[in-house]
Amino acid sequence: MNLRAIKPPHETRTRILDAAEELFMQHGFESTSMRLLTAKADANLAAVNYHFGSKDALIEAVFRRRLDPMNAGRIAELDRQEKDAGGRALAPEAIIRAFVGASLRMIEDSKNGGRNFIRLLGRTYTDPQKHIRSLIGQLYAPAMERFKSAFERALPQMPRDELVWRIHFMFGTLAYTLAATDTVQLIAGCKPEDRYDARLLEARLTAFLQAGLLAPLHDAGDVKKAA
Amino acid sequence: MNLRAIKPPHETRTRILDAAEELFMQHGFESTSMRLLTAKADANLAAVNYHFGSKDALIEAVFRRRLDPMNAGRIAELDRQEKDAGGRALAPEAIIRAFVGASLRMIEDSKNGGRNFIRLLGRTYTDPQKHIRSLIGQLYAPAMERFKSAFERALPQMPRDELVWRIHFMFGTLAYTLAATDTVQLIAGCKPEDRYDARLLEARLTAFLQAGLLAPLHDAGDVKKAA
DNA sequence: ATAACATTCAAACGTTCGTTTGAATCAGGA
DNA sequence: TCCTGATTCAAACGAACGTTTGAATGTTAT
Repeated sequence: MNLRAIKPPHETRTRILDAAEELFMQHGFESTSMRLLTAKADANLAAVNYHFGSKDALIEAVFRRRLDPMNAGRIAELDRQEKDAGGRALAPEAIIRAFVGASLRMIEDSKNGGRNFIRLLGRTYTDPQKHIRSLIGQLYAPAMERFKSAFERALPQMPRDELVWRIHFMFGTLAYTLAATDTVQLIAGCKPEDRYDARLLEARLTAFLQAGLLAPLHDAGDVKKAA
Repeated sequence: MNLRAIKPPHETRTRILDAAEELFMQHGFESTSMRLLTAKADANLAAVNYHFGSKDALIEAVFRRRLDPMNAGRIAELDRQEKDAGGRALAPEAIIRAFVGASLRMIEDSKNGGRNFIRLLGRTYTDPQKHIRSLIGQLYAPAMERFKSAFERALPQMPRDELVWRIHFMFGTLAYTLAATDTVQLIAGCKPEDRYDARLLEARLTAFLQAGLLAPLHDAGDVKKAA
């Protein structure tokens, strides 16, 4: 008898990845046990070790599945726009939208899998475990390098170290905004729209980030003299 | 024989809080075992349950010890400045500095305890465990309310929902910046200054946040028509 | 049909976890 | 000094953890 017929049509590997994505987001890596995870995926307890090797390898697979295509898409989008511009430097706003848009588009995923992943990703940037942070950093490195050089060309007059920090700030704003869906309720005092309006959020985020990126240079002279 | 003489002079409670602060920052809550923690604190395994009741209660105590005075100081600073201004609305930059300064001053703590705590705090805003996030939210609520109303007075012309989001963005930028000390190295490609220069960082952060807060309003009309 | 391989399954492995226990040791006042 | 309450200590508790095992079952090609 074939019991698979009553299971979701996905392969076991995919069902495990989907369950892991949701549970890692809800409870974190450590608090998500293999027993809970495999039960949700309708798989045997040993299935994770069979298909992925270990829990850590599963974590890596969860990120690679979505992050690799997402960052490849970001780079392709930047390449396309620069080609359209005939090799001239892009406007800062266009670069920001290319970066932010890739994340926000995934939020609108109908099956909520992308939304879960984005929230998970947003908080994993600051995961306590060093090997997890370095995994994320490694997966982001190519896209990060590409965007950094795009910003450098767009803002040739900005000091390099200042630019690095402002990219850092922008990255943080995005990460936190995606990860913390409830803190905004704390500020507002009541819950906002039930569902994120991704388009409106993109407009708000882009306006904020662009202004921050192009902020007048602070007077570092004062600071250094005071020290 | 009194062995306490060779231990650090602090009370056991304080030694446990110090050890917890550092280990929670390094490894997270789940990955920090009571055995490792009590060993580092030079205390017996049962000491945490005796002095705090449970591991969760210890976590709460770690946050209350620093966060309550820090936010009280923020509110007092705002009160003082408004009194000096004769009740007139403060400049946005002054409000931002009052908020950011409290965190950055703790980074300069000589014994690194404050630095550890700030990094721990920055990542706990997005902790997967809901009861931990709500604890943080609860500890922040009074200060958050106070700053929100200060911003509302400083920017009476800004739509309330837009202001809420921009405060959210600012909060996120600060939280991420404090939590992620290594991502900036990823962007830069090499490690920046070995030690954070808190003054310089404050100048950079304030310039970025102020520009974002005061950014021109995005054209939300376009967005809503397109939807 | 049969051999070869892939996957699933129930059960158990050894380890580590947070917490509890009850006795031992400390401190300070009567 | 003795009593009382606070604190420390070694030891153990049951539960939950990630992983491994070897047999059972499923699939595919010859």
